[in-house]
Amino acid sequence: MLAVRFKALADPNRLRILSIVSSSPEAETCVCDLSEPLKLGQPTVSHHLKILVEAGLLNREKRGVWAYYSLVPGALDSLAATLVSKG
Amino acid sequence: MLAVRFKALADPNRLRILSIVSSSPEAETCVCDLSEPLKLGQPTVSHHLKILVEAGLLNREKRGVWAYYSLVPGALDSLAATLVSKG
DNA sequence: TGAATATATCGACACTTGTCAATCTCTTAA
DNA sequence: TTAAGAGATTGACAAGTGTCGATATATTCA
Repeated sequence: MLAVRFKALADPNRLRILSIVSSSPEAETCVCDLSEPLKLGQPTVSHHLKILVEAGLLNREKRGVWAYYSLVPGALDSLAATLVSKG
Repeated sequence: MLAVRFKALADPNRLRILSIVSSSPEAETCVCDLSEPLKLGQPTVSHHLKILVEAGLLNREKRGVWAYYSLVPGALDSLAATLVSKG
């Protein structure tokens, strides 16, 4: 549902996660890179990441012990397109 | 704040309000036009409209006894632009 | 195998949100 | 001035959300 994706964006910390992920080298980030700049505990960061993944905005790839998150290509653009078409 | 605007979009009924408003003749709607299609009580519709107005997405204009709501020109587009620039 | 480490999940808590019924406010008409 | 009607506000309540501490899972290394 469309509202689910907007709900995923409706939190300042999750918007910041998207910014950090997209601007990081290789455009991917692990949980450990997020906990400190967000000033949130590790379980909370995991929780936000899960919401973004389930909304189809982030990909999760596990390599070894680490989990790397990256933007789903085109996801934000298609969401933006639904906004423009409404106006 | 950016999250406030996405929060305004993070509800199915509010997305439907935007659709109805933008597609109605003159692109404006009064509360009485919304209550029935949304199957919501009048106070609930007023509540959702207030959230959309405070998010800067809808204009409210009172003419006589009725209140007419219309899209704020460019608001959805500029919000869409913030999404595209993140990717 | 066992220890160490990164991440996920669980349980709990305060806070927020969507909804409704009741009430209030404001405008028009008599 | 009073009555009627549109819409806003208030109060209440169930459901959802963000956060944390504790625990579980999974992977690497000795």
